[in-house]
Amino acid sequence: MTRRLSQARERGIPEATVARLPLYLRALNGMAERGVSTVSSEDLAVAAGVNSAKLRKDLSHLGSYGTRGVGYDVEYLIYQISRELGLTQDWAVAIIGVGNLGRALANYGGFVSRGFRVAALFDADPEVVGDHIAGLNVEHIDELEAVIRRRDVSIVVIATPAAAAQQVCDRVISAGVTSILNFAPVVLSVSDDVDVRKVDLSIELQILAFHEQRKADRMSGGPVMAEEWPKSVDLSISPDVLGSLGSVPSVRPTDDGEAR
Amino acid sequence: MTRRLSQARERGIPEATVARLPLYLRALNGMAERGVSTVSSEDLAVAAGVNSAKLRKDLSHLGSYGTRGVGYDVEYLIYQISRELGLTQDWAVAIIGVGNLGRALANYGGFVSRGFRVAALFDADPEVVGDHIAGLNVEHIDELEAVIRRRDVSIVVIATPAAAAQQVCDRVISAGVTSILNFAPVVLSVSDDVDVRKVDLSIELQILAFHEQRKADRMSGGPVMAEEWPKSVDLSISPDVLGSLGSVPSVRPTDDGEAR
DNA sequence: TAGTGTGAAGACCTTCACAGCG
DNA sequence: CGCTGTGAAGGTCTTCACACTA
Repeated sequence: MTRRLSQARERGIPEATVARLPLYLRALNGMAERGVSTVSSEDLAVAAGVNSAKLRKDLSHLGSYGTRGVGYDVEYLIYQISRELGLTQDWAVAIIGVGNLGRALANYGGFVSRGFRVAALFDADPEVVGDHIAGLNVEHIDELEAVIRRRDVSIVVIATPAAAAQQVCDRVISAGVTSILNFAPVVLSVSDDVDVRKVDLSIELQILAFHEQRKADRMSGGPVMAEEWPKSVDLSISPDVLGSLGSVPSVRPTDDGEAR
Repeated sequence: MTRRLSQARERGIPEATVARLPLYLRALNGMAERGVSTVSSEDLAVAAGVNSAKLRKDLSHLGSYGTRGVGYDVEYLIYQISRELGLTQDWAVAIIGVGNLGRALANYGGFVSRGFRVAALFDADPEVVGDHIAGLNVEHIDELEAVIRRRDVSIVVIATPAAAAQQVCDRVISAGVTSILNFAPVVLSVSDDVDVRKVDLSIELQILAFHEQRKADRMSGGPVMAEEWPKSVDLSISPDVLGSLGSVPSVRPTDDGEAR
């Protein structure tokens, strides 16, 4: 049995599983607060919004922490998941770009709790540098490398305008950071020892719009399977197609939805 | 060939493809702005940060819009993708919860462009109701259903504290909304004709922390495959394990990282 | 000839269903 | 008995590699 456990933890928890562990953790914390001490995969799955077989398989990647016929011990699971996610240490986070979004993030409560600590704020605008936000001084971006090293920042949140993001990204990487959460609407190019995760408002909205449109089609149009496009079978783009494109309030202009 | 095209568009573009279309669109818009009129799958793939075979397969789900030996016409592809995503109409979006985050979102530029229009802001706090943000009046949450119907809102952004999110969610659904972008750190439970997408800060950070920890282990510990847990092989949680848990600055307290 | 569109192979993920254990 | 842990089956997504064509 020890055999199987070490095998399980050995190398590599599937990425899909890693992405769900925080959900389980949150659900478990809620239960712990409500005084629940034991939970079945079924109940925990419901609380986390997943299928219970999936939950069991996910947990089995961490080890065999349940008790057959009983369920999982809430506190113990919390500890194991926290440990696996690296939340038993705390991580110094820097936020770069203190515009609307950066400010909101700095003040965001759920940040500070749970193993993350905002350790530095940066901006390029002399107007903002020196401001006091969420108990922190906004530093000038020139200090980036020095401060990151000094305060041992290991995770950086990029909340700059799109145009600045790649440059900022390169600089934090050269300062030794390998984990980046990017709010700017650009694809950052990095070498593959660097982890980038991206949060992108307009992409999420566009995905919703796609499905919303589908639903609308299904209602009115029914399964009509309407004609393909405005008939211009060859590639030449007839002026009126582009015209109709232009007349839509903003199909193309300024994608650079600034992240600040 | 027309046969194949209609088949392709017929039912269902894979979800993974839908999630990437906005990326392609953004890359294409950048190119169009720079005056590029034609692009190969290879170049577009690089710009969007994906593999070119994947890009071609993705685009093939929309139809056969490329020219062999040449590439894709930038403007035409922009039109087709915009159309597929439903961006040739514009969508009225409401933001609920005008705290830090809600404010930042309301002021977020990339929102307004590109087919989305913030049509209403709501909050429960009488203190904020009546405020003027980004050219909009903040309405009281009591007006929710009426205003949503009146202004034909079809996408709702929830930026309330966690505790309020489910209730708000139920109300917007009862008002006929079926597309929700949720920033509150809770799993919303909805019937499956409703699309919910979720943006969750602390989950993203936790995923980064996981990988960061792995990288750190690999460095120092090397491939040591250290001993499992603090030796307590049975489920009984030895007091010192819990003790060490408690001593960590915040492994558990207040997960309710309020979204405002 | 350069580059798309796509079968086929394979990696990854989910779900089922049940053996096996506490 | 009840519930976990997991083989096996079935999906979905990615990637390769090349036939095909403008």
